[in-house]
Amino acid sequence: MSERRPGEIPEATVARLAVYLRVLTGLVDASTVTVSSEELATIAGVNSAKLRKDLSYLGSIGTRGVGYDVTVLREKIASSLGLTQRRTCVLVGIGNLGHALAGYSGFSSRGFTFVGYFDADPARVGEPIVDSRIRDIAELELVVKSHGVSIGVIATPAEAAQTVCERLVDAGVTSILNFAPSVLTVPDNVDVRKVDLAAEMQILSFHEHRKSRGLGNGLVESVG
Amino acid sequence: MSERRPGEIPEATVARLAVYLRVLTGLVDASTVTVSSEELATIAGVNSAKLRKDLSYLGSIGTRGVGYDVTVLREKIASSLGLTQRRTCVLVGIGNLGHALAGYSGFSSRGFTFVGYFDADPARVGEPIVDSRIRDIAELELVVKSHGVSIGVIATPAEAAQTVCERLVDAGVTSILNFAPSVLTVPDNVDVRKVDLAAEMQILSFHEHRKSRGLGNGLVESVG
DNA sequence: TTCACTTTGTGCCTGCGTTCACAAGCGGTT
DNA sequence: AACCGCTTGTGAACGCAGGCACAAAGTGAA
Ligand SMILES: NC(=O)c1ccc[n+]([C@@H]2O[C@H](COP(=O)([O-])OP(=O)(O)OC[C@H]3O[C@@H](n4cnc5c(N)ncnc54)[C@H](O)[C@@H]3O)[C@@H](O)[C@H]2O)c1
Ligand SMILES: NC(=O)c1ccc[n+]([C@@H]2O[C@H](COP(=O)([O-])OP(=O)(O)OC[C@H]3O[C@@H](n4cnc5c(N)ncnc54)[C@H](O)[C@@H]3O)[C@@H](O)[C@H]2O)c1
Repeated sequence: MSERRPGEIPEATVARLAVYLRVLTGLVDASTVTVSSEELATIAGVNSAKLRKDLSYLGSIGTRGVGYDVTVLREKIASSLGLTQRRTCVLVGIGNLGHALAGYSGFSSRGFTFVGYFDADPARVGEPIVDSRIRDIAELELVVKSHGVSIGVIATPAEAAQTVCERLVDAGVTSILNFAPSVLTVPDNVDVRKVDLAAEMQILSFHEHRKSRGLGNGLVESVG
Repeated sequence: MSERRPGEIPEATVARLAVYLRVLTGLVDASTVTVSSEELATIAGVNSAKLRKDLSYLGSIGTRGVGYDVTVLREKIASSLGLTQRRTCVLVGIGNLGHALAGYSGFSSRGFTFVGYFDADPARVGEPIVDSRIRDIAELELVVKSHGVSIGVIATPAEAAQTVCERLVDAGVTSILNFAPSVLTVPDNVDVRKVDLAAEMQILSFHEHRKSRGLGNGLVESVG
């Protein structure tokens, strides 16, 4: 019951693999050949035992007494994350944030290709963006189906997010990255990740509050 | 040893409180008076038992047989997150992403006031932004100290992030939100949260990969 | 081959987070 | 006042994640 099937990688590990991948790419650029778990862990800001356990889910990649071959490890992580094939994506809601995302080169360099930028505002449709033009949201299904798009990014206002999400899912998208502050309801086979910036700020606010409460005295605020 | 001091709220709970707060604000706007844990949990997309346990860390707020008073609960969560006082913030790196963040009204409406927008590029300094102007990074310490800034947001390229971070910390900032894909090293008393969009995409990619592997047959890829 | 040294891969323990399930408590009704 | 139905707050059980510590496995030298 506690056995983990080979190929089963814990969610927390997957999130860190992306970090290791970035660090390793930096090491490749610096022509580093091998790296120990201790070194890699320090750069990535994690515990070395945790790093080794993370990597062990990908198989036995390291060499005892030596460390990991940087190139081999990088390839192994990339393939585990499914990054050996480029992923096609669409971006919906080309406002303030959408423009910033569209202009970000980091997605393309990491294997993500945006094949369509959509907006509902007629005033925006047709406007040039990157090496393309903003399309009418009406064309969404067509583009998604013809390109076999797998990831949809939502950067519309919260009110529109659920509707856009449903159109994406109906068209065949099975992964969604949501920037709108709203909870999306999706079928089981669809993955959603949200980026909630206001929530991030509020979490920081909580810790600020906590720190400042501790300064004056040793007491905690009592209810009443 | 397993007792949790009153006022001690688990990290996972804090993250969800921000979500509940947003939902509750929506309910207040819709003039809803009371809400049960079941209803609130459904809207927030979580399990109702988890929601009740989360709220129980704030004290006994609900009324058995009835539910929670929407206004009271909202206030209680806001105060727990330290949102009764406005938090002053600075934004460093006014490029692509920085402009989007600066133009976002959601921060101000949730209690965060940006008192300075900084960039190192002389060509950008002086440019109007929101109701202010982009300042030279040289003025960072002055502004942080004079306003008692508590949260610093970094939207510079990765190479500059650690340096900017150190300047923020030295000036007195104790919470940092980092958009650059880099690991920041900070003293113990400083909190860092990172928003790694490329990593989010890669996590989705992993799940896409996983789903497509499962389609063809029941086997898992074996290590060659 | 044997030995000394290095670093991986992992068994085991501990602690956090999630979920179930139910006693306790409250409002409304008779 | 006594009862009923509803909902909260939480004890207890469970599963996931983190980290220590060490045996296993490799390299290189003698
Ligand atoms: N800008 C930020 O820094 C920031 C930060 C945090 C969260 N967000 C969230 O991200 C989302 C976008 O923010 P923004 O600042 O870019 O807003 P925005 O208003 O500038 O842009 C939203 C865009 O979505 C388009 N749109 C509206 N309904 C649509 C629909 N049904 N289909 C397609 N497009 C539609 C609008 O025409 C507009 O161009 C919002 O939900 C916001 O809360 C933004
Ligand atoms: N744009 C996006 O959608 C996006 C997405 C994911 C991650 N990011 C990350 O966010 C960061 C910013 O992205 P961007 O697209 O806005 O880049 P950008 O190049 O458009 O902007 C970076 C800005 O930082 C300024 N800067 C550089 N060094 C500085 C310093 N030492 N002090 C102050 N300012 C300095 C530059 O002058 C520039 O204006 C990058 O690290 C990027 O990887 C951006």
